[in-house]
Amino acid sequence: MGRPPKPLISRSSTIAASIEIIDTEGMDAFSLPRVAKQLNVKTSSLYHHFADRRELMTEVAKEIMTEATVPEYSPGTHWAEWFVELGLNYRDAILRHPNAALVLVQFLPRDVLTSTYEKCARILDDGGVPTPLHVVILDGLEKISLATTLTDLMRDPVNNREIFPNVNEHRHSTLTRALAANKWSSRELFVVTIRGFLAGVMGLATTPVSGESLRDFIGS
Amino acid sequence: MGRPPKPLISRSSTIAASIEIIDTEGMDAFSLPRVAKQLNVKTSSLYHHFADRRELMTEVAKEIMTEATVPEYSPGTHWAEWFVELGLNYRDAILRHPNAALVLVQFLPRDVLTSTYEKCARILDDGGVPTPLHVVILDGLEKISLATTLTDLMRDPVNNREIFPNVNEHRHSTLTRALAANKWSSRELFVVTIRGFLAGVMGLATTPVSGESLRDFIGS
DNA sequence: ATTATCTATAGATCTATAGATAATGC
DNA sequence: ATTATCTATAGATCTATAGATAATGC
Repeated sequence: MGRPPKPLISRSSTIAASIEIIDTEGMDAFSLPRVAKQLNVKTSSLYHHFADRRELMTEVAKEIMTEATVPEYSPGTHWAEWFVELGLNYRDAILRHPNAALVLVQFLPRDVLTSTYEKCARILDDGGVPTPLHVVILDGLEKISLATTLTDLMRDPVNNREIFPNVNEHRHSTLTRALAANKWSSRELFVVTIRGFLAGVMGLATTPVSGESLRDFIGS
Repeated sequence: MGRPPKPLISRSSTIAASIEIIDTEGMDAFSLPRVAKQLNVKTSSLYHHFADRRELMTEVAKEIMTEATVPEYSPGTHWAEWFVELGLNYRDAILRHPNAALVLVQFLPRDVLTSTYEKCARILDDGGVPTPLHVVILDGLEKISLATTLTDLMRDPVNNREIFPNVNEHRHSTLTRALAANKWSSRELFVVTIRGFLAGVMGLATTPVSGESLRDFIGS
């Protein structure tokens, strides 16, 4: 057959096909032969475009993360709301590809997010947040965004709405009451968690949380 | 050969061998043949003790999580500190087996934690935390504990200390300053995050974070 | 009779490379 | 000459089952 008049394969079409397979059939179904089949080409041809499987996975992870938009900052709003929105955007991007969440953990190059973090740090600066708190906030936001999604996934391979499963009314009476009193969905819990976290960290700047100092506690 | 005088294999020894392999050689090295080799038995014999690979993975995940101790509550201390300690225990348990973190996400049955959550809810009750906040707190703590560890792992396959990698002094000047001003290690950041989160969520009970109501924001 | 091992094996993959072939674009 | 595909294939796994065998414990 030889070289075709128009290329059959591109990096971007391969990445897109990979994501489609992962989304619809799950990670277990993903393999280079499967991607090749999707594109109607032979497996070995993919090696012309990607050094190896790992390189493709990395591109998949990058693509998913760059689907999240970094919101514009509109002056006048509280910086914390900008962070809530950013967190929601990442959450949504990950939830669009639930089966790929583990790919992110394994293959996303950490520095993909660096320029976003730079922007975040500037917004904190402009908002008057003390510099020593910046890393706590950026780090915490990243953790909460990723984790929220992962725990949502653990809960719900497909569609289980329960926050905690198998709670027995009698053996877990306090927890049962707590669940009954909860007013928030997963998405709302996410917002509450981020807001709570931001408010609490800001509080640290002024009031220590308890009598003992943080470093004392940690040292123990 | 036939049946041996003393059994060569037990569920617990198989689980322990699995964890050892995962810890020392990573998940890629893990397979039933590899576990069998570790135990000096044949692969097929393992199927006498576990229905399939998945069942073994689930037991591995359970074992790792039950290695975390749930602290005793000593009256007189603030409930928040009990939660910080609980979170640290989970963090430590997961970090003892970094290569297995993804196993937890994939295979840990959610209800393994239910009785711990019941205990948590009681401590919140006794501490006078309003019932509607219980789920937010339990859910948030779980997320932050798991995520912290996963992001620590993403950062540091082996020993990289940097919180954010590849930060360029010129292109990321604000972030560079933020990193310089950060006083906390990963472990300390974890504690600060949990404390901040708890303080902030408690604040929600009394003061709304910003002018608009939470539900309004979420609805948008 | 049941249990816990083994031998043997089916069957299904996967990753990656070497070398042939034909179209492109300079 | 270079590029983008294909054919063919090495080589390494893995998961899981069927059936043989010998010790156990009732």
